[in-house]
Amino acid sequence: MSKQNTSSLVVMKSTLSRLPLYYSYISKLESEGVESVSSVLLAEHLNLNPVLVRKDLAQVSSVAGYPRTGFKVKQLLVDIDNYMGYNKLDEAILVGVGSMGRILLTNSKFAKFGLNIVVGFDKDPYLCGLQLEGKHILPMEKMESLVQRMRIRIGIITVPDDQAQRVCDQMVKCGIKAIWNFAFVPLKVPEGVLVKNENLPSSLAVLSHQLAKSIALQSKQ
Amino acid sequence: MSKQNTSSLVVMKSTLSRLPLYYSYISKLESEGVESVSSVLLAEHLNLNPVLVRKDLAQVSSVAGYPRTGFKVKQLLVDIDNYMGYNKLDEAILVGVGSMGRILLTNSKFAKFGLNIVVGFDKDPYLCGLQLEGKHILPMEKMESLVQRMRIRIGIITVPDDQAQRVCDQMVKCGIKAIWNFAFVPLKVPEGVLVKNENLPSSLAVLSHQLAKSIALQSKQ
DNA sequence: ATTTAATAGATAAAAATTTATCGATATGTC
DNA sequence: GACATATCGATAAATTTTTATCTATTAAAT
Repeated sequence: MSKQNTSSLVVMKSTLSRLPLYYSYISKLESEGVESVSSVLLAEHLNLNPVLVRKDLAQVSSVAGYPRTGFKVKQLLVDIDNYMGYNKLDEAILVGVGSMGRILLTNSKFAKFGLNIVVGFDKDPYLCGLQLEGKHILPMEKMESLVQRMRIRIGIITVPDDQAQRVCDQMVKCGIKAIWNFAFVPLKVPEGVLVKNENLPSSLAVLSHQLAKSIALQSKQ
Repeated sequence: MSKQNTSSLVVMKSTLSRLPLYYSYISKLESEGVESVSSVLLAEHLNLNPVLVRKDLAQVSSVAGYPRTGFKVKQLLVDIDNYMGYNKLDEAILVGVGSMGRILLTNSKFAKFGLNIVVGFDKDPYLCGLQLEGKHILPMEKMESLVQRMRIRIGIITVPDDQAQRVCDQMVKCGIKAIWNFAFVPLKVPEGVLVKNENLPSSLAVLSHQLAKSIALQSKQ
């Protein structure tokens, strides 16, 4: 009993990171009029182990899958929605309207996944006051009042590395509880504040090392 | 013996992803004139477990760390360099010179980590022929000859989702062996070709779910 | 020279994550 | 309606990754 509880209540981080993939593919199926989808099919398309997919879906699905056919597409989308909180948009601010900041600010794809960046901040006075696809850019001084008035809890950092910690501190002071960090520096935050680092060099490292290994392997054969 | 062999020869993917972090922080220390660094110090600054750091460093370091002081900064940088292949730049092409493509193409930071994007491709004829900070943008038709002539093995995909698979196929046909995929679709590749997905929605999913959990927890207390 | 404290390194334990296996069950077919 | 088959769900095994513990070593302080 206790074992089952822990395994069913605790959510694997890795599961979470796969849910958007499922969601995206299942959405596509739905738009094509497909009614059911099996874990095997999902696994094939996403290059995953079928059992892994089944376990993930078991976590989020409100109803059991039907043997032989799989899961109802519509229901599954609703369930993933609920599970991830996609249906209630989370509002966020973004600081640093440089190239990366602009992508995030203007890319409507994130809205589909529950993130609504309401405004961008930048210290450059020439940017402030402008709009990018309807998103206002404000000076840093306005952060505190806006965050508190709108009760925003997510902050996105897309400033140069050497300014990231300062911006982070300011965010925390304003009451931000979760930070999505695109700067390549580790952030110090007090207990209770979450940080997710988006780390391009790390990804690159994994890829290029694997490539080197695979080439070494081939040349030996 | 066999146990030790497997653990010392097989590199953990998670280790690889942390090496750039170490490298970056240690570089900073070096520029400040620091001579030695301990795993404990590294762990503190990067919010990691000291033992974890020690194990990682044991993998890459050519010399043992000195008790009481740690590792020599300069030597460690050289070792990580060697280990990751940072010192021999790997050349890459990039397809899709949109907003994300431009960031990668023009951001010199990646060169520091061993990636040299030599040219960008785009199907937009108005972009072709232009340069971005010295990087040429070429039409898609030139991909094959260039990749083969320069023996390039890394391809970066920054095109819209619905074109990613087609571009991927073309890359593979040209001889690309490792693909860094920024489109939010899984890519089908033949055996022997590596893919690393850069997946912003997945990261976001983890963060926002953790936030929801942490808030639920607080409100219960 | 002796003591002290901080650290590496090795080994073991724990936790997290992925993969394999097996009986049960519903679906489609004959 | 009986049968074959593909899938699910659950349990167990394997693998990967992280954390804990203990001893030996060495630089610094006394």
